[in-house]
Amino acid sequence: MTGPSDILRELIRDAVLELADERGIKIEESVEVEVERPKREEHGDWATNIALQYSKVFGEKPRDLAMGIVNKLGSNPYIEKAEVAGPGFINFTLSRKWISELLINVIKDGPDFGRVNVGKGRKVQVEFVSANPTGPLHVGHGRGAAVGDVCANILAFAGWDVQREYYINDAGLQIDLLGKSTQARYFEICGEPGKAPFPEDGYKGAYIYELAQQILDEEGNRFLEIPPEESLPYFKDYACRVILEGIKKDLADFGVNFDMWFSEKSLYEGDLLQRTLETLKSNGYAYEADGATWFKATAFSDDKDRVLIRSNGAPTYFMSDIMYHKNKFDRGFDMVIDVWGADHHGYIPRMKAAVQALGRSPEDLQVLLIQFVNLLRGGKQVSMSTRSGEFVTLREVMEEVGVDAARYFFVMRRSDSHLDFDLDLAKSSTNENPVFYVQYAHARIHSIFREAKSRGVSMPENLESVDFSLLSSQEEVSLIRKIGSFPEEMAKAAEELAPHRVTFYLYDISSAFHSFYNAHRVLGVEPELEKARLCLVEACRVVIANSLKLLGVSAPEKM
RNA sequence: GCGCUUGUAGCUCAGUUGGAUAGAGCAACGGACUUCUAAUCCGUAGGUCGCAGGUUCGAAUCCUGCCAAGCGCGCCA
Repeated sequence: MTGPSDILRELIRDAVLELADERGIKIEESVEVEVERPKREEHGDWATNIALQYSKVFGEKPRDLAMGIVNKLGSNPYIEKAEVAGPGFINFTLSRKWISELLINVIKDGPDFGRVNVGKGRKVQVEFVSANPTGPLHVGHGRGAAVGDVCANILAFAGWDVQREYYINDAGLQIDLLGKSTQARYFEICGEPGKAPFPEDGYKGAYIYELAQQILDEEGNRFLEIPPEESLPYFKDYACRVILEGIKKDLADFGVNFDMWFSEKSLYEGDLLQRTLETLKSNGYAYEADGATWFKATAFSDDKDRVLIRSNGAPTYFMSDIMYHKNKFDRGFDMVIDVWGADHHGYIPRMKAAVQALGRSPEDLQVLLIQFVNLLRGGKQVSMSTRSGEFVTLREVMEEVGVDAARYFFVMRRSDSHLDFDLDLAKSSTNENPVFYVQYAHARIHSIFREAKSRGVSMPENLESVDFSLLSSQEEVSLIRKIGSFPEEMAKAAEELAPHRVTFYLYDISSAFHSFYNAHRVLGVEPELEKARLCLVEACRVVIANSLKLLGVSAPEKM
């Protein structure tokens, strides 16, 4: 896309080259011009530090060089002025032409405003939540769900072809343990607890009793008649299926929908295991020793090699993961994103090594770490312990604070830093709650249009005829700049896989709107000014609505 | 022992491909509604960016060392 920053970059580059040529100074054709948005309002719309970087090459003081560059700048309809400031920055202020084009574009593009094609249609898979189907989702999974989902939204908005996937760990010991736990509770309810003892590390949550009771209701006590080993598969399948259904329901109600539910079991149905091992061996990263098959992790600066196939013939979890990732890449994804709990961070180098061993770049796998959530109620930490089965479920949080607040809170911090989730705050409808703050801004704009309608005023039909130069107050200029930065902010969020940027952006633009709203009236002012302001708040509404959409948070018209 | 992450205002956090006077919110204090929603706004106050060196025109940002917190290092999953 060609935005003002690209135009500026080119203009500045030409000026620098011309100046260098004139002075007989040799510099590279590919001058790297950096333009950035200044932190301070009075420094204009864009700034460059080019004169500071090149002052040595030119043998001139930065300020003098900056002056020279400014004098060489060709005129451009989008630039109102360029001035030298501070130690040698060049600050640019954009013209009215730019402002009116911006606002007209926002209004015309509506829900599509801000789409940038940095993904260029490449395929990316976001795999997230992927909780073992051994119990209901808890708050930690909720954060992973929100972060993964919003990331997927942002990537799609930035031009990637996105697929959402949930990896079901339906093989292995945990499912075994789940089956045994359910079975033991079943016998316990039947009054024969001796038939199968509750496993030492079994799942102790109350939901296991509920599962056992359901089985008893549906099947009666017929399992008392047969040996526990024979009925175990039934308990495993039943428990796993019902819990997974619950998880799917929770996620759907949370606004998270997956394109693919991928079963771990299915990895072993074909010859993937053999093919993966062959790939690794032919690339020189797998070998046999001590009766086991090893991964040559030391080739990737791990401190020792890792087992793939145990001497008893069973593949390790690491092997499963390698197979799974080979499968992902074989499905044609250009990039694969795994969303993991932060306690798995030590596993990243190994997984990246495996990706390289499969012949891919380590950059093709991105891992997003989700730090723990610290729930607060009444200013005190809500104690949680998975072991004892005492944890707060995602459903409880959703029901207590609502989906909007829950999603917003889960993504409002960098995902790799601890999150304090204040339940009371999320529920409150006061100025302390950021969710209400941003939703309120949206509702207020709708309220303006409702009032406008009752006065018989509506948006101007011919946007080109609106005089946007009337929007010249400090509040209006700030708001326009904020609206203009939406595409690049979203592009940044996509590039950094940083959903929290969206919440910060939303807060900023809402704040700019509220300031504007308190300082100026939209309706009842001069007709020309009223037209321009209606366009301004409509553009603002579009951008707020688009941001909320990315977060999966509703944009209420009335509050 | 090795490794990863974090350390910014009283609290919760942005900012980290080096840039101008380090920014928000909450809490504190003082103000603003006869008007399109006061669920809002405006102002005041609050900082040796963990500590110490280094690199340079310039460091919260890069390098080294140290301190503190959390986590990870299995032929477990």
